[in-house]
Amino acid sequence: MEKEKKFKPSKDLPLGFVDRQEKELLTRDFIISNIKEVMIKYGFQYLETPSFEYTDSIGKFLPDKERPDQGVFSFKDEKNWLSLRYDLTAPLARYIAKNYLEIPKPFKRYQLGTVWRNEKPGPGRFREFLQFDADYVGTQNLQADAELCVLISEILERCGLTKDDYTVKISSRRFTKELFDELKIQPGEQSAVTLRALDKLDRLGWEEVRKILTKGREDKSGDFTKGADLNEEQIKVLERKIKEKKPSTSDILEIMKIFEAYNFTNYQYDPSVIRGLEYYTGPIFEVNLNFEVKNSKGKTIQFGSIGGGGRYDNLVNNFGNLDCPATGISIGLDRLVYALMQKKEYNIKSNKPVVICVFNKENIKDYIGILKKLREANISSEVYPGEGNLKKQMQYANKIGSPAVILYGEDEIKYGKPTLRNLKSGEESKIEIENLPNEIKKIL
RNA sequence: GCAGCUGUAGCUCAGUUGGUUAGAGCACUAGUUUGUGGAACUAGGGGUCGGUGGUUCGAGCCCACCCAGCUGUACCA
Repeated sequence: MEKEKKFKPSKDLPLGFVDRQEKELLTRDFIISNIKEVMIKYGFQYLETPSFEYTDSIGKFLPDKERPDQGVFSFKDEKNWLSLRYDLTAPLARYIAKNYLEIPKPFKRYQLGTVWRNEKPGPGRFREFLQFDADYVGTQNLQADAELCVLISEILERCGLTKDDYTVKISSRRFTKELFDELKIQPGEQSAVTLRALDKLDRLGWEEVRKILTKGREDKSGDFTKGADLNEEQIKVLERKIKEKKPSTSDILEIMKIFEAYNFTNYQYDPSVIRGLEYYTGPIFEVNLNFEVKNSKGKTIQFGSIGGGGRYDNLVNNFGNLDCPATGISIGLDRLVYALMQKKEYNIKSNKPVVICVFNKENIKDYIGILKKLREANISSEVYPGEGNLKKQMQYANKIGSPAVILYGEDEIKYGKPTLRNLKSGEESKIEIENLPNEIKKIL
């Protein structure tokens, strides 16, 4: 008989998607609990919006409106294009526009949610990831911007980072706008290329950036990036101003004054911080980690920022004639988790069950009796859920990281005293059933 | 998108100038031990050699095209 070719489904995950293990999830939970506490303390409302939105509602800034699956995951139902959200800001703007009359002004909300981007993943960057956003809507008061920076710091420090571990960089879109006007850099393409070039300053250095500002730059692989065609005079002024670390715009000066009132010092003014080009209108922030992060192969990677944000006074206005200034900040949680797991070991309790071994199914009542006692005492426990001999059960307990097993076979049942085996030390002792919870707690 | 590199077992990889039935370590399963895990030993399962076509008596190895992944770069709300 001929062997039939069987269809085998792939075990691989789609590019950019990952399975997440318990250790990572518990670290993430820890961060999230810190976030929630801080947000409550700062008086923010908790909000959730759906994963999908109409592409039109959040697609104002998509690269190609005719092909909404570039960059985002989209599909068309009977009538409309729908997209998985690619951030939490665009849905917020939609929410504000929809509920404008009801919400308090100003409106402060925070949100935790998965977002998706249909683009090439990189080290520590995936196509599905968890974001945290905090936003102030309906106020031009720069205290909002300042407080976002303060609040992010408090979250990071609660998570165990010190002031040396991170820096909040601030800058203002107003600075580049005024400077570009002065230098007669054309709005549109030339201005965009110049901004993107300046954004690469910390990674490439001035000499490389300078190439992009003139004719263009060829990278190691031979790829060519078109330049901004600035003249020498423009570049000279640009270099001087961008390296000047003293703020000149009034918004930054005011924010710094507010920082002082908060006694917040862990920030840095850096005019080369650019962020996205599309919607920021005023102050912008970026949160950077200052310690080394390694990839799975132990190689140090350029980690970049773990979050950022800024003022976007016109975004809500796109939905209609709503004058609704806003400012917000977001953190890429998975990246923060990844970095934090390397930074230090958290005392994250991951309680593995005590395993009650089964010698004879006839005695199941005894096993479940012990199980109920342990669970009443809030001890994670289980009667061995599989089938097999004692050796197999021990191997199982060892593999799941169980702290102890309970052996209750013929010999023990005769005297009503189970054997408790500590799996870390290998020690065994016979214990009265009533005392089991207490003895086990000593091991945990 | 562009460029360079790489695709052999679940994972990490070896595979001679093209030559029988494609190997190792780890992992997995079973046993040595039917009441004892982490160690050792023994045995076993697991592969369309990324795909298609070509050259050849013969291809994991050579050629062409395709696909996928990695790295850099571009875009990034």
